Amino acid sequence: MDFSKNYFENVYDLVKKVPKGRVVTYGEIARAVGNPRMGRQVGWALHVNPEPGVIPCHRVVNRFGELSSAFAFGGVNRQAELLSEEGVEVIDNKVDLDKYGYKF
DNA sequence: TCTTTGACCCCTT
DNA sequence: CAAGGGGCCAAAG
Repeated sequence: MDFSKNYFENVYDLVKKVPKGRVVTYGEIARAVGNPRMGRQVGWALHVNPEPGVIPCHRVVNRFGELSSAFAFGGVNRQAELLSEEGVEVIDNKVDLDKYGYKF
């Protein structure tokens, strides 16, 4: 992990390392970078999303495993559909972190 | 230029 | 055990 760069770079790198069919929580990312309370910035990092298509924002969910509301890729249901296609059981915009929660 | 909000989480009382 | 408040960095108004 390159902590030499800013937190954003770390967040992007971690999200990129998330394999297909797996989901990550903001808390895990924030904790991975070194500051558990940086979840807000994690969301901002994905908001700017400098590398669309490379950074799987749809695999990033909140602490409760619930999909974010403002992800706005082009449709809220879009994220649930993508996750389902990858093999993640999406129930009511929620996923099972016990099964699909990816750990670094 | 300064203030407030924002895809959130953790810790204390 | 449960509820509330505080904190982090950055961008937009």
